[in-house]
Amino acid sequence: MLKEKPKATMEDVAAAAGVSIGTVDRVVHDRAEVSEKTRKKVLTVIDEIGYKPNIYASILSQKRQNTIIVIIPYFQKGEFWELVQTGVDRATEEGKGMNVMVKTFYYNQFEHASFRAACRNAIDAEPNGILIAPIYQEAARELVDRCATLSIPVAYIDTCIDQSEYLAYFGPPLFESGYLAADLLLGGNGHIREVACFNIDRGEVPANNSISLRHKGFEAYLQEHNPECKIYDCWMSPFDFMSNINLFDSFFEEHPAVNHILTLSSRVHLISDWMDIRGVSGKKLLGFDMMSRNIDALRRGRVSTLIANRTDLEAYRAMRALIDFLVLRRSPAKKDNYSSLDILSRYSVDFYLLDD
Amino acid sequence: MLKEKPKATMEDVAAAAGVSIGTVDRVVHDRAEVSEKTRKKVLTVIDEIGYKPNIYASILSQKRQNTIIVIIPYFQKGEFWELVQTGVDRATEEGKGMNVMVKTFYYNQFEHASFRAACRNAIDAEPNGILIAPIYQEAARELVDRCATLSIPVAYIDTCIDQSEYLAYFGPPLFESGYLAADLLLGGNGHIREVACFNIDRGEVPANNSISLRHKGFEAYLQEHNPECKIYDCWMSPFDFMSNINLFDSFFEEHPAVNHILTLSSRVHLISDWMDIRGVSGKKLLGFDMMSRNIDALRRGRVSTLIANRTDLEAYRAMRALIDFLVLRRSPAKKDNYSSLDILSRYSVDFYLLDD
DNA sequence: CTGAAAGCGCTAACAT
DNA sequence: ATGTTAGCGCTTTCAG
Repeated sequence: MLKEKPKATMEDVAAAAGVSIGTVDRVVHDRAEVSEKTRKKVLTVIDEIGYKPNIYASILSQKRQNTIIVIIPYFQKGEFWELVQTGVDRATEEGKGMNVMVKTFYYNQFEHASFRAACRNAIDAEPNGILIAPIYQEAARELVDRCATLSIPVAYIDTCIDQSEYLAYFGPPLFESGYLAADLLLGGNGHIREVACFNIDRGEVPANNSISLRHKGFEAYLQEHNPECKIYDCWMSPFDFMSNINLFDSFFEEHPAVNHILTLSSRVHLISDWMDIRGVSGKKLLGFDMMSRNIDALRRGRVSTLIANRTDLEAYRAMRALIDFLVLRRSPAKKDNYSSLDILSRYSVDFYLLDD
Repeated sequence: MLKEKPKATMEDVAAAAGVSIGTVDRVVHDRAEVSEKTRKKVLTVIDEIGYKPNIYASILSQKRQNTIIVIIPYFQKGEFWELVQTGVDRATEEGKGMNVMVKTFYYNQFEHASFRAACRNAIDAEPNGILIAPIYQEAARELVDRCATLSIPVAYIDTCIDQSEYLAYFGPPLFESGYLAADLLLGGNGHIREVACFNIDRGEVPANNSISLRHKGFEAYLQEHNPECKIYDCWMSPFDFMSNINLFDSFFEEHPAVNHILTLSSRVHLISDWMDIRGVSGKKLLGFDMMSRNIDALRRGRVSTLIANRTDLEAYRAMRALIDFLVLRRSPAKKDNYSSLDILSRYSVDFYLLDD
C-alpha cells in the first residue's frame, strides 16, 4: 500500500524504455514485429514500474467492430431459455459501448435440422465470436471445429462438448446436481424403495446430454446410499398437456406408493400442476431451475425443493468472456465455469432473484 | 432492433440542438446554470435521438480524485470480516482505473471506543464516500447524520441503520434468515421440544443487532410451526477456547436430549470442533456464513446445513454502488439490496465459491 | 449563460 | 522495426 504513484501510462513506459508509445503498444499486444531486444526491454520496464493498461482508454480508442453470434433455442415466455436470453440481452447492452454487436440465431431444440441450419448461418455471417448452447453434440462439434480453424472463439452455455476447442464453458455441474438431487429427495431415509423420475421426451434426438449426466449422478447416489431403491423413468411430452395428465394418472394408479418424485429437466411445474388438478398431496417433489412457474409451485409448497442456478448470470458471463476476449484481449480466468447448485426452499426463494 | 445507428454522441446532440457540446454536458449533469429554454431543447433532443453517454469516455476524461473510506472491524484470517475485505479489495483494484482511492479504517468490534475513533478519523479524512459496517448503531448514526449534512454518500454493509440517510445497504435479510434456519433445523418435525442456540457474547455491547433480528425470525417460525419448542440461549466467548468447551460440556450434560443446535453467528465451527473433540454425533447442527472452517465442518458432515450469502460479493457491490455514484453519477437501482439466502449442503458446497 | 479547446490514455493508420 | 499522429467521446478549464 506504499505506492501512491499516479498510475503508470504507456508514455511512462515508453520514456523509461527509450522507445515510442507505438512500440510499447506493439509489445503489449504483440501486435507487429518488434526486435527481441526492445521487446525484452519494454517488458522489463513494464513490470518494474507496474504498468497496467487503462481499459477505458483502450475501449474508447478501439476502432474494430466485433460481431458475436448467439445460437440458442427459441422459446416461449417462462421457459428455461428465456433466462439465457435475459443474460445475453444484458451483455448486448453493455457491448454497445464497446463496438460489439450481437446477433442471435434461434433454432428449434426438437429439430436437428434446425440446429444445423443455425450453425451454418452463423458461420456464413463471419462472426468474431460465438456463444452456443450445443444441444446436438455432433453438429455442434463440426461448427466448433470450423471455428477453431478460423480462430473464432466459442463459448458454451448449459452444456459443454468434450474434447473440443473452446474459450469457456458456463453451466451447472450436471453429474453433481443429480447427486445432490438424490440426497435432497431421499437423504436420511434409507428405507425408501421407489422413486419416480419424469423427464422430457425428445423423440428422435440422441438422449439429451444434460439430463443423462444428471441421471448418472442420481444413480450414483442411490448406489452408494440407497442401493435397494428403484427408479421408475417416465417420459413427459414437452407440448401435450393432456397426454401428461394421462401419464401421471396411470403411473400413480399403478404405483400409488411412490411418494418421491423428481424431474431432471426444468419442467417440474408439469408435475405440480397435475398434483393441483388431482388434489394429490403428501408426495415429495423435487425439480430444477428457476423459472417462474417452478418458483410458484415451490412457494405454494407443491415442490419441496428446487435446485437452481443463475442461468441468466451464466449467460451474461459467457457473453462477457467473449467480449472481454475480443475487446480487451483478456482470456477468461477459468475455462470451465461451473455454477453453484442453489438449493431453494419456499422460505428462501423470495431472495433468490434480487441481486444481480 | 431496427436501429443500427452508430450511437449518438454529445456532438450529435449539440448539433441537433444548435448548442455547443459544453452546454450539452451541462444539462446532462445539471452541472452549471443553463437557461431553462436551452435545457428543455437539449433534453428533448437527447431522448429523440436516444443519446446515452459513453461511460468509457466519461471515466477517461474525469479529473476529479475520489476517496472512499471503508470502516470495518479488523479480523484474523478466516474470520467473517475477511470476506468483506476480499470484496473491498476487488473494488479497490477496479477503482484505480477511475481515480478512486480507497482507505480502510479498522476498528475493534468488541470496543465501542474503537468504533467511535474510526468514525472520527473517517470524517477528518474528508472522504467523498463511506462504506461502513455499523455495528454500534448510535455512534454510527452520528457519523451518518454528519455525512448527510456534508453530502457524503454512505453505503452500509451487513447491517443497516433504520431511519438514516444512506445511499445503499447490502446485507442478508436477517429476520428471514432466522426463519429459514428454523425450518431447515426443525421443519417437518413437529415433535421436537428443545433446541439449543449458541451465540457470541459481546459483553458490554448493546445486543448485536444482526443476531437479535435473526433470533426474532427463528422465534417467529417456532411460534407458527412448533409452539411447544423451547429455546436454550447460551453465550460463547469469541476468544476463550477452553471456556467454550466447558460451556458445551456442561450444557449437554444438563440437557443430553437436545439434538438440535444452531448458532446465529458465523462461528458454528466452535460447536463442531467440540463435537469432534468429544466424539459427539447424532445431533443436527446448523450455522451461518461461508468461512472456511464452517465449510470444512459441513464437508465432514458435522454441520448439517449452512446458510450463507456471498458476503464478498456484497461488499464488492456496496463499493461499486459508491464508485458508480461518485464517478458515473449513477444512483443504485435499489437502495436495500438483500442478499440471497444460500442453503449449503455437503454435496453442494464445492460449487459455491467458484463463480464470481 | 454559453462556446472553444486542451487533454484523458490508448489504438491504428501512416511515415520513416 | 520503430516513430508520429489523428482521433475515440467526454470533462473541465478559460474566455467571452
